[in-house]
Amino acid sequence: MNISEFAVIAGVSKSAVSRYFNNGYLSADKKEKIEEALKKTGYAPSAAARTVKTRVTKLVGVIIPKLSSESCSKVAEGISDVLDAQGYKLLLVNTANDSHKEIESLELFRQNRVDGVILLATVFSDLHKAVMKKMRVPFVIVGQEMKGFNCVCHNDEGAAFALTKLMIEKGVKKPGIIGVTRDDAAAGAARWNGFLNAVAKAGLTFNEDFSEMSEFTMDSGYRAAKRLFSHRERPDGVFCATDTIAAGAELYCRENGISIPDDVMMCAIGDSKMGRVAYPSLTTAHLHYKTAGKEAAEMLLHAIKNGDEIQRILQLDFDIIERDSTS
Amino acid sequence: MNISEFAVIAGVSKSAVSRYFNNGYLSADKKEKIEEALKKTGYAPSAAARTVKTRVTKLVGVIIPKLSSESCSKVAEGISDVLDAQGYKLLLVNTANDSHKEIESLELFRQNRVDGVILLATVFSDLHKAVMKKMRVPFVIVGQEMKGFNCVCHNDEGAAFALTKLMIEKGVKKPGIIGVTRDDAAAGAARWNGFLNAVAKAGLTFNEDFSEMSEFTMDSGYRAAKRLFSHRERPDGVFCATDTIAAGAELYCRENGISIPDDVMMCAIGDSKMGRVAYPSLTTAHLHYKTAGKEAAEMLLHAIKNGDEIQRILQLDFDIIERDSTS
DNA sequence: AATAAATGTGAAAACGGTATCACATAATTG
DNA sequence: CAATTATGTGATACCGTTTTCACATTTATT
Repeated sequence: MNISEFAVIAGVSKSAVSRYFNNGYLSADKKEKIEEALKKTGYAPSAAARTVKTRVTKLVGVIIPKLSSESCSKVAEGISDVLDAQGYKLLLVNTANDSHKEIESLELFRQNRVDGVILLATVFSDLHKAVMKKMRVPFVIVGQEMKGFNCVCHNDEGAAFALTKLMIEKGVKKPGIIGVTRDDAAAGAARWNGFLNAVAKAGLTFNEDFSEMSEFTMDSGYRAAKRLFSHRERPDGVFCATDTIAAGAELYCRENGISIPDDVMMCAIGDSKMGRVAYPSLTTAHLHYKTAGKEAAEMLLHAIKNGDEIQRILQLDFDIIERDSTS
Repeated sequence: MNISEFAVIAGVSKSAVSRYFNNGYLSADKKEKIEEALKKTGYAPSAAARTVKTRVTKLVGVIIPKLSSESCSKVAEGISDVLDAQGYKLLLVNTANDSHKEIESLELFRQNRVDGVILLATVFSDLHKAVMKKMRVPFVIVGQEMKGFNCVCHNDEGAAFALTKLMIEKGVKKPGIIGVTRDDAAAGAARWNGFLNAVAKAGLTFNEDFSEMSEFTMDSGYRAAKRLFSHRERPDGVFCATDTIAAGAELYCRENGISIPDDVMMCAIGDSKMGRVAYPSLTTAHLHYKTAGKEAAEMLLHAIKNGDEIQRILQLDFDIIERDSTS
């Protein structure tokens, strides 16, 4: 059913119907007629047709690498909260870190005339940037800093530094790390830097044997711990890039009689639920994921409304949560 | 820029441009011209305008109660995986279990002419059903059974029954439960029933003192455990409605010298990451959340394609994962 | 070579709304 | 009371696409 058919049924002109849905001038008489017909027919105006004429979509595209991850889903929730409180709709795509799919999604967003785009920590290629520049809508990137774009990010380096410093103050002399690829600007590069800086600043030398690479899973963390503790000399404190990795590492230690924190201290970043129930409970850095999502959405809305070209960067704080894994 | 302007720039007719994007007859010559102009201008056709004419949106509405929950986000990921592999877009709304917001979202979906809707376990009112019936698109409900609608659900009752039976077989004589409100058909009512049936079938009598209500959080689980263990007589085995609740309960036990599984066994449903790292590691039932999402999406696509009216119900299996909390 | 079939083409009419316009009536002002 | 302003009204052009149509070419078939 379209507006003309409906207007006939309601016994008014289509102009009147249009006005009814757009708060224009309308007599009480017609308003009533329309409401009655609405109940009878269940007519709902087509958003697409409205968009063609008005050019407004109230649509925001959101690209998420992995919806099922605790951190991503929190950010997504934050985004959703503020966006749909403001009447914006979310076109969401879960890209599984597939670069090709990300580009495709941007193309999709363009066709759908989204008012803006929010991107969660992805690995950016030049192609990404080119496509993004071509789209004439505001962008906000969550989780990493990038020149020329609005960003909301965490203080990854600071958190890694603080945690490592904490362990050293607690007596760690041979600090180790289970990190992730530096291709990941935030969880990788920044956290590595924070760790290494803290070690250097404390005047300790870093033993290459005390570092391992891991994926973002518990199993991978478990295996990395296995490799880490297979050398003759062992670290007495391990910083892990993420809680999940640390959980895997703790599991390995528990199964192999390595006592935490007595033989080795352990800490990580993320403050996932796991960290609290793990045994021993995990010292971690809380990053404000949901807040990041909210702030990103606010930033985007601001850019949409004011159409400004200036780039904004917001770095969120972290909180260190000391638990049993660092005694 | 619209198709007419672009056609002029490319030096072809607008019909040709339209054909280019829709695989119609088109000479190589014009195809080339268009591709060239495309590179230059970055023109992208308007999805809204296309929709007005063709009436196809390739849009699916998804209502999620709590994106940041582990189970919901897994379901959402499953949905997203199959839907966008088929070229469907996701209009997602996080309703925070706000009934009013759910109705509003359905209205939104109608205006946007979504091809179908997937709903995650919400508490359904008559208003919900009325609005849903009015929409002439297929629905799939995930997480609970409801008459007249396609459903993908878990065997909540079976899982609760199996876990309780397991504890009893391991020697539990005084089974207890920390459950959630029966308003929640799946996590509430069904799991209560499974527990109670298993107790009855084993010929045990259920002591009212051994049951507590909890919210879906760790803290609430912690407090429920506190109440549960404050009575003179204590249960020697506790079934928790969710892993999160169990994690809170385990925490309480650990802090108060109640040994698991020696003093009391514990188990729950969900197989969250937490359960594996908790101490002692938690016996749990794995529900196939991601699969549920995928199946729901498949079911929806099927209904969209075949326009069938028959109602389908798919109940997914569960797997019992025995860990240390039941020794 | 004549005909039939396949392929390619642009003009123009939809699609379902909104915005502008010219105009009518009612309420307010000087 | 006339002049102004506020309020309400329906016809109509327009938004950016696709689709149909009538027609023009080329290729394949007799």
